[in-house]
Amino acid sequence: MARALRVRDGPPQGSLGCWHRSGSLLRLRLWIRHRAASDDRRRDPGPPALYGKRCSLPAQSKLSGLSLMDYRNTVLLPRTSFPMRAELPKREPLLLERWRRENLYDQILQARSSGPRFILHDGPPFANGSAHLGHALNKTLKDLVLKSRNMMGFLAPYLPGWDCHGLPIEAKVMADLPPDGRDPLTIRQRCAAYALHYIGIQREQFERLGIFADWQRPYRTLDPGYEAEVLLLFADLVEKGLVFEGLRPVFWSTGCRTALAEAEVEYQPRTDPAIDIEFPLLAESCRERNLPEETKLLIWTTTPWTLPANLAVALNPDLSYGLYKAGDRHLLVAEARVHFLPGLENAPCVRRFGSGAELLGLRYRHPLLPRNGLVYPANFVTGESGTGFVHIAPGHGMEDYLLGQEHGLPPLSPVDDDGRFTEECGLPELVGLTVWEGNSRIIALLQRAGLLWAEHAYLHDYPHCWRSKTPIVFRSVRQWFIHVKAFQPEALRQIDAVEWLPPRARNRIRGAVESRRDWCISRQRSWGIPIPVFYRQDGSAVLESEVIRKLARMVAHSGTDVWYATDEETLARQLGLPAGLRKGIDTLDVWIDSGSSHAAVLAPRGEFPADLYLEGSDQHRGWFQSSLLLSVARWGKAPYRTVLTNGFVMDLDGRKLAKREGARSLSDFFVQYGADPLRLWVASEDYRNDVPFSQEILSRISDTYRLLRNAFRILLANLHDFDPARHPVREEEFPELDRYMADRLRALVRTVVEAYRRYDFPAAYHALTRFCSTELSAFYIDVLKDRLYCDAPEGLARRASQTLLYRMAESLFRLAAPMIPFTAEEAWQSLGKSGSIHLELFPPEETPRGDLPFSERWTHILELRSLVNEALEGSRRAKEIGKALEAEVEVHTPHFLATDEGLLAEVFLVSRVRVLPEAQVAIRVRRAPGRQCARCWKYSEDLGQTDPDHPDLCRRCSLVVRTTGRSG
RNA sequence: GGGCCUGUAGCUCAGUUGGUUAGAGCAUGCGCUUGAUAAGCGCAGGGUCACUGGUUCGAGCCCAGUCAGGCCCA
Repeated sequence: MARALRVRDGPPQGSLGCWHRSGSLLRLRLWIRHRAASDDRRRDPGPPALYGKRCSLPAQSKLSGLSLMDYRNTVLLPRTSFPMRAELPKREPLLLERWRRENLYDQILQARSSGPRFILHDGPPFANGSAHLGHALNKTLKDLVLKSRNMMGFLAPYLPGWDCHGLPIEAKVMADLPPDGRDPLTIRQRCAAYALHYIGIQREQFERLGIFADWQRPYRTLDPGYEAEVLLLFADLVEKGLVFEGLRPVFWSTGCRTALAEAEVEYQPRTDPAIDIEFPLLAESCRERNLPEETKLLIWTTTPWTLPANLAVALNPDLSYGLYKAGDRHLLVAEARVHFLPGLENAPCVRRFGSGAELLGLRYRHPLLPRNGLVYPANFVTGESGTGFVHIAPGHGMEDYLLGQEHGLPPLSPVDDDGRFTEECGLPELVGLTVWEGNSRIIALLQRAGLLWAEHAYLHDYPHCWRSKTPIVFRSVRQWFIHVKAFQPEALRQIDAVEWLPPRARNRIRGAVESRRDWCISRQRSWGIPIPVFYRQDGSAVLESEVIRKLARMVAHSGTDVWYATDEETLARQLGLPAGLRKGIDTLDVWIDSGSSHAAVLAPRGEFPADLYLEGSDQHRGWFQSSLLLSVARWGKAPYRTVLTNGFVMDLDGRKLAKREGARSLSDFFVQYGADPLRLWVASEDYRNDVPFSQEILSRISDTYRLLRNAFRILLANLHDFDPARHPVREEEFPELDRYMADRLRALVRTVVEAYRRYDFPAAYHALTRFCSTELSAFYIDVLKDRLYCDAPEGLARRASQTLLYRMAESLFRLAAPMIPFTAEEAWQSLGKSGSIHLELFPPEETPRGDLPFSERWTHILELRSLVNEALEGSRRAKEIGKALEAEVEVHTPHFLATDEGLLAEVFLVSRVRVLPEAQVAIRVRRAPGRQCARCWKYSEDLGQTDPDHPDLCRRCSLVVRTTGRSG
């Protein structure tokens, strides 16, 4: 509606001129010009004498031009020790030191001890390397949650954790160990020292971020108590029959010589030879099916090295196949694929098989070995790639393995720990070669046998070991597994009972759990919790829950080192086992360690299930899942009520953050910016998606930080003479401007607290900054200046404003405390508070008091204000006025009366407003009549009429100067 | 290749069940102020709502596809 208003820019031409040439303005300008030189001499060297008689000597009124300045000392200007410059890198550590000294974290818990509990369970980061921006994002988000929950009255403790075992650390340690010093105990000692070292570094960095936590007693997966709980959980799984030993394909890292979990595998581009191979059918099969002699199946593979382990071929019974003639050869391939196969693009179809089922049971000769195989049906064969026939090596692929199980084929896996062929492969010239070397040899052999149909380089994403970065080999090894399938349905049900934020996260976790295979939990490493198994002479395993529980009791005392430090005989005896057993040497997958934290940390503290888990979105398949599976397996229940996920830190182009920037140590940022701006960045970002980071973003955030800081500062500075114990004014006595702003504050409090409640930190951030810039700085404070600076110190309106400013300070500082805990604390102290702001609660959420007509009235006032500003700008541009006080504004409006003129002039920051009740809204600006008051700078026509001693003062200023002059 | 997502001013974010001319803060430009001054105030410019097509009287919003990016999987 406002947009439809007609606005007149400025007064008619010719109504101004004379004002510029006479009156005090000209003198003022002259005075300003010469002030620079005389300023220092004039300034009273002593403490500023407010309202001192000396400053308003009647004698000086004769030189009214020069006396202008003297009233400066009769004005109550803002004053504060809260510096404009933050100097956070210096100041924040001092606050940290104080918080530590005063045990603030403990004090907070103490203060909330009777409140409802809110448990955020910390996902343990790896104790490996310095913390980076990704850590800062996640930890700050957790801290925002906890600080805000604390200020809502919850008892919200934070027990941070670290994941200490596992390959990443062991790999680093091994690199520095001489080959002859690699006994398990030495490795483990080094690993423990390494983990503890980085826990120290990360803890310091997280603390420096302003994160409140029980830093002295974190949970660590290498603590004996923790390890014992993991073993107890494991014992329960064993008791339930969920743990089994199997020979089946696993992701095998040749670089680390261990099996890997799905979560430890990453996909990277790799070029492999893709080959089409002819598998000759046995003559009898050809005869049986009426196929030409020497008919061959064409199969496609990108892992030629798996061919020695080939035991079968699979086809899809629902696809159509054809017999094609190429030169003198007859080849069987899927109809859908033939046009894509080199050399077969235009091959004539000799015979068509509408259903692959017609080809089942065909027998073929292995292309390189004296061995025959059969063709089986499998629905994983598709017409999307390859030839429609898939070579099956049950020892080298999961689908192959399952098909093999179905048909009684063994998981043949003639490859050793280093990824080299063993005798079992049946091809002597391959033995000892790595599978990658084997690829080209096998291709050569096929060529020699005349069975290589085609070959080309093939670029695809291939699984690699996340640590050694070596390509994965699928290989069958005796491994321990958790029988996930047994409780998968329950896990899926539990997913539905959990709140997932954002809601799409539910799909992610469902997908991860639905596609979950049995969990390979053994690792051929030393740095971990040992799999508590013994083997008999015949190789059979002894894995008993009671034995594991006994071991757990030992471990609770001395840690899992006992497993390695105690000789087999003693260990077996201590555990009540017969002599002659050999102890296992494998360790548990570290995802068991961290996934057991609900058992090791939450349950003992009576905090199971947690209210919230909050991690990066990659943890759907990682910690969210491992925790869920282990918790459901043991207790039939999810370990969390709500799961919140954050995205990844990205650079400006929306790409994964470059290592240099992303891996930059957090300490660099602390030195350059301090913690609060970094935290403000986190608060401002929609963390549910990926989170952008760049120099520009941090620079913009620093601008916002300064905006907030200056808003805080002006609040403090205008309260310099306000004593909240003596001066407050009841809201009923507020002028209406202040009643309106009190409602605005109430609205803000509700918005921000509600945003915190929903974990919507950007909404809280934007509401807070918008309020500080637009409503507080550009409006309320600006309008208040005249009152605060020029009214009598004890004036009701002035004290009313200060009452509200004080309330605003109390509210804004607390609302900002979770985001910028250091600055909020600093401001809180400057407000005269003795206790920490972090012991406070959020301001209460109240409904606005103003009724509808009242809020509509203010909507009109603000609309008019906006129009007046436009009009003033027009006059300013026309050089008719400079500051707004030089103007008088004529307002044509149906909404206001002449009785509103004082209020409107105050709100518009002009010297005078004339209201003309008219239906059509219009604004007219002209120069204000009269002279400028030397003290408040407003123009009026009654200068000097109140007090002849002060000929340059308006009525208000005369009274103020005179009364306070007498009383002072 | 598959699953789940994301894409609105230079930056960060709003944008209700589809409904007038797509908003805010910051940044930028121009001006004012010099009593928040390494500050403050005003005004202004800035958007093909990633792209293409569809549904509809009407699409930033619904549908399909394309492109770019992310996480996870194969």
